[in-house]
Amino acid sequence: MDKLLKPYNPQETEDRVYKLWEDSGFFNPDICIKKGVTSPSAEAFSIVLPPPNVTGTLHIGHAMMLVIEDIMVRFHRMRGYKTLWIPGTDHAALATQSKVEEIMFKKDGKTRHDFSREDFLKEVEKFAQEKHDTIVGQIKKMGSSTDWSREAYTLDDARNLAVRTAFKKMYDDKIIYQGHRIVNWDAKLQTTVSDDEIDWKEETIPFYYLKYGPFVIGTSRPETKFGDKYVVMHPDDARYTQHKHGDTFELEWINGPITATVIKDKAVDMEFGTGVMTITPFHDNADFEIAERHSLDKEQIIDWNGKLLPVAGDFAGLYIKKARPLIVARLQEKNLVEKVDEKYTHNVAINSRGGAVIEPQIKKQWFVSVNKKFTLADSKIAGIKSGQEITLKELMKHVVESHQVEIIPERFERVYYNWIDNLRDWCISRQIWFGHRIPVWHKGKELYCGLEAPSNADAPDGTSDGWEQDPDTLDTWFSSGLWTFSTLGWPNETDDFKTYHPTNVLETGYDIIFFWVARMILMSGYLLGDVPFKKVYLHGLVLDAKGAKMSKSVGNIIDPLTMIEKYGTDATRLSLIIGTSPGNDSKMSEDKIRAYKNFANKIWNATRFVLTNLDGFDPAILPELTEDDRKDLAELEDITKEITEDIENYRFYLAGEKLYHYFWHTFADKIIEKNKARLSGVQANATEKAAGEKASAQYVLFTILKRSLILLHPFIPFVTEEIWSLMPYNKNSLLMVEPWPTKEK
RNA sequence: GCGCGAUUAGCUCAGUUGGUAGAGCAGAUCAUUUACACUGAUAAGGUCGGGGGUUCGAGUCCCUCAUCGCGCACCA
Repeated sequence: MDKLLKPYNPQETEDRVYKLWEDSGFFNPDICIKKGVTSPSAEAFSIVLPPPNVTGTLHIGHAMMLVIEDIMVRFHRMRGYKTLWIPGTDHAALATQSKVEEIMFKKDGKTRHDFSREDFLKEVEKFAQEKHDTIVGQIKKMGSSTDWSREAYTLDDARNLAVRTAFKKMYDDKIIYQGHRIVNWDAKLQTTVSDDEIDWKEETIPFYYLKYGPFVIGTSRPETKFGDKYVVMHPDDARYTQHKHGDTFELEWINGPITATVIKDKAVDMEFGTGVMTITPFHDNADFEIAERHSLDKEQIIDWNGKLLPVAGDFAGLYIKKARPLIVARLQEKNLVEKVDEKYTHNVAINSRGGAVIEPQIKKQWFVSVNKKFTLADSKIAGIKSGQEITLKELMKHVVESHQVEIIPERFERVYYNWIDNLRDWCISRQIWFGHRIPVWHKGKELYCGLEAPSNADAPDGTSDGWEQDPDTLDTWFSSGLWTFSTLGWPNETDDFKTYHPTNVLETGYDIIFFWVARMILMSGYLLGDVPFKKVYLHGLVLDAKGAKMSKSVGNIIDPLTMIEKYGTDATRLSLIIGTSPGNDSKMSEDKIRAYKNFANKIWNATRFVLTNLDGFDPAILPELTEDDRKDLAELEDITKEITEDIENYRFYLAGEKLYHYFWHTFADKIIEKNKARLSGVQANATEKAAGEKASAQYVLFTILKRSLILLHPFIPFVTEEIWSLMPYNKNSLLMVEPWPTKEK
């Protein structure tokens, strides 16, 4: 009780309280049942933590995610649900590997090729482990009530089994196939990346009009033109009706005479340039498709390191960037340049993980087909029958359209459909070492896909019989896509899986809807014939006070740990909830956090006042209440109902604000103030009446304080739990498992 | 090009099914041996981006324009 005499000190409270929660075991629903806190027959409420990448530390956006999820989890736990929140981390394949390579290169000037695959992976794993430990510490600092006994990692053994199982099923169904297709090639990292991993950067460069036989063609990339022997125009273009599809003609080109063929294709934009172009099918997706339609040759011009191949003649072996001005000079010498447009603005593709320019290349890769029909053997999805034929694209669209997966806010459904409609087959193989190895083995032209290697691993000599595993690893999102059920023990039919899947809510940032949300729907739909979650709650970005994106280079980062040190976790949590709404970006400032620190102290002081005025109070006796008392208590019931509904309907920002306002400006400013006189007995003349007034005042204040602590707990768990431990008449229990004061629906 | 969002008090934002505008912060004035200065009280502050429409009634629904921001696609 002496503790209350000083201002609230989050620094000496929070770690101790978290330890108390952890030791209680109540983060684990099994223990809640065992200890009688949760009924064995209670309904389940489960969410997965979007696993943070083991590439760095948590930022303020992660902090927001943890707060929103913790509010949902604590609320449901208090309401008596069998509540499970599984934590974990993501190996983030390419992001982590490129980070380690970057550090290695800066430190020792080494690349991964200076190591064996095994030794390099040891380095990456060491790095990942360090980051993992930091991240876990940060998650705890935020007060997250995650069940650590079930912690998972996207690259651990259990998840690897899930990945191999998923891959094999898709392979057997021919949903996964190997094909020569245009991929996004990063010559620096020597790997493919998916369409979603690309950033587009605007660039202004010259645009050249080149004489190509009787035509003039436009190009911004003269260095790719060596092998261009097809000239393409729109079949309806009146300017070129004298040229027929299939006509051939001789022309003088960069390195001498060549024979060109006329191709008519509707993909050509008549309005752009001269309406005529040559194509480079090996290094451009649109050109590739034209070549496919007309069965044209495809020749590689640029090699895997970004250098020109022998087809470039004198320019062979040069990096394209160096070659470009030289080639332009050659073209000018040969009088092949009709004109140059100096300022042409276009977008360049950049790998978002590492920054190198993407060169489209044709490469044999593993793909997930989104348009191939397969039979969904066992469907739990309404509107799709077991045994029905369907494509992944249709499946992904159906569950959202039929609202079996509901997205909050709703407008993101359109964003989701837009992405689905543009979706192409998903390139899942990566030429990097860190990640899940593809469970396919090669022996000459033979191919084997299985959960284990085809060779007898127990053979006495221990040697393989010529089978070699595919060297590639999987896109990190392949394993993330399984997260809602791989964390529950799938492919084993565990109790956890039966109890907690599908999960109730997926809470994540809207920037990750394609990478992750869509892939989870894909994987769950295909492998389980079910949805991975019933609701998707999308939060926005956390921007700085001026509305700018936080970034290290700009130096406007607000680090959650620093804020926690200065103002406490509760204050940081409230500032991340109030004034933010789903799907919208929000602004964060230190002032805002400071304001909520004051709120924590306000609760502390109000408690001090109430508890120091409880002499002679017996909570078991219901005193005679005045009409005013009854009004105050009725208002408490109203606010309880409102807060409950707000949380149920994902309006956390409203609930937080209402509680803040109610506690401070109704309870503290009005109700406490008007009861002060009654407590000291100055209002009544008769002693007997004074005693009655005092008992009523005590009852009202104690009741409201106690209830407020319960309602506030999901938002600011530390200060409320700490005060709860100081409250008389309710020893032996933690606030985190105190029943929520409304009836189950 | 296709799509989405925002525009409400000086600043940041609420306003959940249409019923004569609401909070925090900042600023103003006052209070001070108070549970709490990490305080309280009071007052001030808005033609809800412009225009049009539906309606008895619009910040809220519809159309249109403007400005800012974002996503997707991407053409040689």
